[in-house]
Amino acid sequence: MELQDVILGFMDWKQLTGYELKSFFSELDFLPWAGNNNQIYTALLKLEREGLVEKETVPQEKLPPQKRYRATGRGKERLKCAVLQPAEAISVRNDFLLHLAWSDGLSTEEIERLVDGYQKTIEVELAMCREKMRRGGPVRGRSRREEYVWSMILQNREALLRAELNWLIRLRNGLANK
Amino acid sequence: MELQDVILGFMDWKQLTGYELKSFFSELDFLPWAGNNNQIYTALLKLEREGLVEKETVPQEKLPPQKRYRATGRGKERLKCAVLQPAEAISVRNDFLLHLAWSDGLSTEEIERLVDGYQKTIEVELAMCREKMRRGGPVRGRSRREEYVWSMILQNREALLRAELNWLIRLRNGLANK
DNA sequence: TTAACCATGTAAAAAGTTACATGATTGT
DNA sequence: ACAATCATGTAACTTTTTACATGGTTAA
Repeated sequence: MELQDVILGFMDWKQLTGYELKSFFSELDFLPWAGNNNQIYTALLKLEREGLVEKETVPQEKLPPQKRYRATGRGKERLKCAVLQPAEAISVRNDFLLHLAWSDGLSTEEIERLVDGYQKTIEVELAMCREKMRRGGPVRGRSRREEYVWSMILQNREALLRAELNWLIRLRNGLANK
Repeated sequence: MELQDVILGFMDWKQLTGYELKSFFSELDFLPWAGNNNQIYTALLKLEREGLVEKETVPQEKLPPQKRYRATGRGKERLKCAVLQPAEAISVRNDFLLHLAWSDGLSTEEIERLVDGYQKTIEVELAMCREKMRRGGPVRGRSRREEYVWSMILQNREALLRAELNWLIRLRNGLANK
């Protein structure tokens, strides 16, 4: 599923401007990529050219006019088609593993500092993730099922971060016994 | 930590050709990016220009000559410096969450099929990951500690995949009760 | 004879990041 | 005075993917 389909999802759910879209992307951290102007505004132009979204320009007194988009019938069709496609497996980018892989030249203290620093980083991420869950996330569901699904989406990141933290603690104990 | 440092890590550990490097990248799935010719051969040229690796060209009878590289003193310094840098938090790309996010237009059967398909995908990944752990992975450690560290690297992926699978099973149960 | 392995590289395109550019409003 | 929010976009750059290009060896 590519960026355009994600945008279509939002536009099907609610009429939005590029700016609002951007703020959803930055708040929702299961799309860490795709939060910048370049991608959003060019994708919007392309979607419009292809007739998958329609634009409504709302003039404002003192600010530049808003361009509010919503998905068209064809846009909804394309979205459903994309959603039904089989999903790819998660792909994880783990910088810490690269450091660990070549840590043989490090002293015990140096490697401990590295592990400590990374553990702190993950704990901070977990705290932020839980704070977001507590606040409930920016998206309100249209149905009971959608409400549930969005809560599970927020929990997904927590589950992975917790797994990472548990693994880290095992690593720390293992290293202490070497 | 960028690709060049990862390559330096390999070249410090062992003298290697670009081709061998490539096969390590494809076997080790904690670097899902960075397995293609373009990146590897251009990075190698750059590392050589900067004096971080040294090349030894070994002619072969019937195959093109091998170019075997190893890290230089300056290369090892740069590697250590990169390893000591603080590591970034994991970044997870989860296509399934995007499908789930916009699944409101799907029927119960359609969403079940989607979940089933993804579960199968993750189970296959887990099986492959465990098979790799059983075979021990391609890298032999230089020390007890390095041996341990590499086994933990292999376990990291298993831990995350298992967390994903557990989350999926919770999701499935939750959906059944809606 | 078809595919996989060995071995090197280059070209072109797609995806993603960072910075630039404008400019009013509101809060500290 | 400075930063943040609202609101649009473009330019330059880096990273990553896919395909092209060559050509011998080995095993099914």
